[in-house]
Amino acid sequence: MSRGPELIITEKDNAARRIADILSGESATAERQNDVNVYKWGGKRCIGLSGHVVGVDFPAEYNDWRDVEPVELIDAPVTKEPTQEGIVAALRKLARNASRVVIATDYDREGELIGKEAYELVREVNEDAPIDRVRFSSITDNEVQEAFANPDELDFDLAAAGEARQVIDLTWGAALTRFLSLSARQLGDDFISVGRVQGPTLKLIVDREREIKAFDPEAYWELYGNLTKSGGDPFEARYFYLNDEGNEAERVWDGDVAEILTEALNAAEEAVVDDVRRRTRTDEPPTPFNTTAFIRAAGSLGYSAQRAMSLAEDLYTAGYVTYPRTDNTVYPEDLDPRELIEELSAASTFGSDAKGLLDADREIEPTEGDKETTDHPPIHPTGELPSASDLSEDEWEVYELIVRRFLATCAEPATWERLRVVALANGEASAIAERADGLAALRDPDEAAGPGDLAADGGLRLKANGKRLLEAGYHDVYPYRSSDERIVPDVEVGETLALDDRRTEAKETQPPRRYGQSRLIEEMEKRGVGTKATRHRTLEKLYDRNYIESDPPRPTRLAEAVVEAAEEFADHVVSEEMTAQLERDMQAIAAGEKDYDEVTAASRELLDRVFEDLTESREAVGDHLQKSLKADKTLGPCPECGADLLVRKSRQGSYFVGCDGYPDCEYTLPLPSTGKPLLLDETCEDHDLRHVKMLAGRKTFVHGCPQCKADAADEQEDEVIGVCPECGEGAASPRDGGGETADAGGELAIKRLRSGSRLVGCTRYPDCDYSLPLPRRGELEITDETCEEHDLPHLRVHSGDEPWELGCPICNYREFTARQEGSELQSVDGIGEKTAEKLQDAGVDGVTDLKDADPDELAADVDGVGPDTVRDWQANAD
DNA sequence: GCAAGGTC
Repeated sequence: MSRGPELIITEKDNAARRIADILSGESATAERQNDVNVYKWGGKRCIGLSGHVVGVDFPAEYNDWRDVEPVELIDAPVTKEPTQEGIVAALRKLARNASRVVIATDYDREGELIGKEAYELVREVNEDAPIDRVRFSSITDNEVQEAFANPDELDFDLAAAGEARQVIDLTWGAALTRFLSLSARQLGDDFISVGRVQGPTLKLIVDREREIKAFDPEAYWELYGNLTKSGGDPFEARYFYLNDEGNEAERVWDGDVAEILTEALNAAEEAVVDDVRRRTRTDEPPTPFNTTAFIRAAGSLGYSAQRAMSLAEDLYTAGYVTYPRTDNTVYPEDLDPRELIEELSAASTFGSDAKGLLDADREIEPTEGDKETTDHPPIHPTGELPSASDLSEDEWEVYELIVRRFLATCAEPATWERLRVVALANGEASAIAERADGLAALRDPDEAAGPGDLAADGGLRLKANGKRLLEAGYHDVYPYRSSDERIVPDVEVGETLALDDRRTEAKETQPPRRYGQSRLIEEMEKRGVGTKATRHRTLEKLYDRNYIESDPPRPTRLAEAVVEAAEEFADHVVSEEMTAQLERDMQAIAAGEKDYDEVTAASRELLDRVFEDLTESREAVGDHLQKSLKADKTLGPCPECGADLLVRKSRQGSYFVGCDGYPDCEYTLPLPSTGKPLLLDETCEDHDLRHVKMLAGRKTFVHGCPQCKADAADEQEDEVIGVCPECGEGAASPRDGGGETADAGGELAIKRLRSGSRLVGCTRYPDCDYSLPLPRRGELEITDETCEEHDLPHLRVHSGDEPWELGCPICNYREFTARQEGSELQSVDGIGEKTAEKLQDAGVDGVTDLKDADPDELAADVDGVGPDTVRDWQANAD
């Protein structure tokens, strides 16, 4: 029996460190082994994995897509190989002489599987050491001590449930993905994928798009007026009637009726209050953040799901917030909210709001959501306070959101007072309404829900709903939810109010809206599709695969074709039922009612049947996919040969427009060099080509019709504004290594390129490629002012409301690069805006310069910075 | 190169 150390294995480094701290009383020390932290104290070692360190795949002989029929993958063997070599090697080394092993991975199904993977790796090198499993629902002193005092065994059934999922996902995903890709001859980077999670997610988006396309708008009218109590402010009131079912309705569906009602409303100058109703409503504080709720809240601050998660992960790694991937919406018992609020109250920004919660003399009882899980707590601040300069602007905004959400969950409800006033306008209206009533009945005798009761005896009904915040409650600490009031004054029944600003608005019913990213993630969660850690990544994947574009995402033709093909032949893979079925099977395996073999065999049989139909229709499916792929790239007719103009990618990776008739027709048009082209539905009237938008993150812009852009550039003469500093008269030196000499007579001119971009460049291009960038938009004015240093005119740009001064194009470019270098420096941990400026003053232009600098020399040049700080930056810059 | 699930 080996007397070596005891080995504890966790799911991630962070958990390893905290568990080591707890069990060692903070005496553990960290050591690096194969780039992995190993925590060490007494006779113990603790190592953190990185989730799964082995992955399932097919044996190498199945790798060639062309050689292997996709159908063969269904019954192909599935192997498990290390994917994280360094961690696996470190684990083996530690396990070899361990006297005992404790698996302390997350307390959920995937954690059990990761634990089993570790178990198998340990057993490969150590057959004897006992292997225990500990489970705890949060990493705190009590829970961890308790769990380690009462070790359990690994649950192999639960792990087998996870393995069944892995194999089913792999066989369905790989076989169908290869089939679709091969049938459409898409074998490069642009293969056509499907899977258990991306399938139903894509169908959700495509189905909504179908609803939108099928939508038939209907016209209706709404009537409004402003009411005023004498001496008060006007408030808006809206006309309503009672429909056939006796319910209040605001939309008038008949134009003639709307006209008669408008006439009646316009004839009225006052309205008499008929009814006043007042009630108070409590507005409960929000529940704790799980991943989905967090993504949604960050979404309303303008962050994409992917960006929000990436920021939260940074904050987690830095120790400021808890683990961001969680389904849990109930704080664990060991969280003492009062203590955490006290810690937060030391912060400058939200500290006083936190204090406010403590001052109120009451028990603090945080809200609870519906879901309670055992792996991680809801996302909340740790109490470790960053200073604003430790974080980027975005990180800070997200951090503050998480802090304020926590504070809000500990705050009191808000109370609102609702006031509803109904007033009657134009006592004559009932007679008029009778006319309208008859008219509507005449027009639409079959309509089940007719116009009903258009006016009361006293006149047309107008209603106003006011709300006033009586107790702000949680709104004081959580400004992300609207606490706007709508003021309706106190009025009494019988009181006469002035009526003016009467108006009738013609409207149309709107198609359902596209799902936004956070809404999609909510829908996925609701349907049980994907997990807290993968839902946002699935959306990212759909973008990558050219299935969706823009935000809110809309499906491409390819996506529609993939969903159509799947619906016809493999409905299971685009239906949420596949996940539901799998979930039931996994539960049965975990409960010992079914086994792994039984479940995976049944799934393979189902996939076999799918392939029977699919193989017969291979050509038709491929054809349809190819047509859709082409439609996504088609702009319109080629002006030279009439074939389709398509977006193409050059060998260098840049996009351009080329003719489908190539090589017979060589017609091309350039596209801007920044971003990825997106074809809009809007077409150019002159050239019948779809407009192009260039997607480039924040720099996204609409390029428009590429033919128009090219024509405009051809028509525009270059405008000379000075002498080329590189090859013009009096230029200082020959060009570097070019062999050409200066003073070749080059001049600088404002040019417009066929790709739509604008620049100041040398007239000797391409012999001299000196150039300076100019903004894409706005009219350029050449002013009388001259730059003394460069002898060039100052430029002014007219775009938007206010013209702005670009100044000398050389000076402008110099400032621009300085800013770029500054922001590059700021990307290094520990360097803020001010420090970046100081470094630039000391001649450090960007991160490369910083890394090359001698720490002592640089420290001497920069105030208040020592050589060690410089070394820290250099380390951080790697 | 395929999936989905961990983690960074």
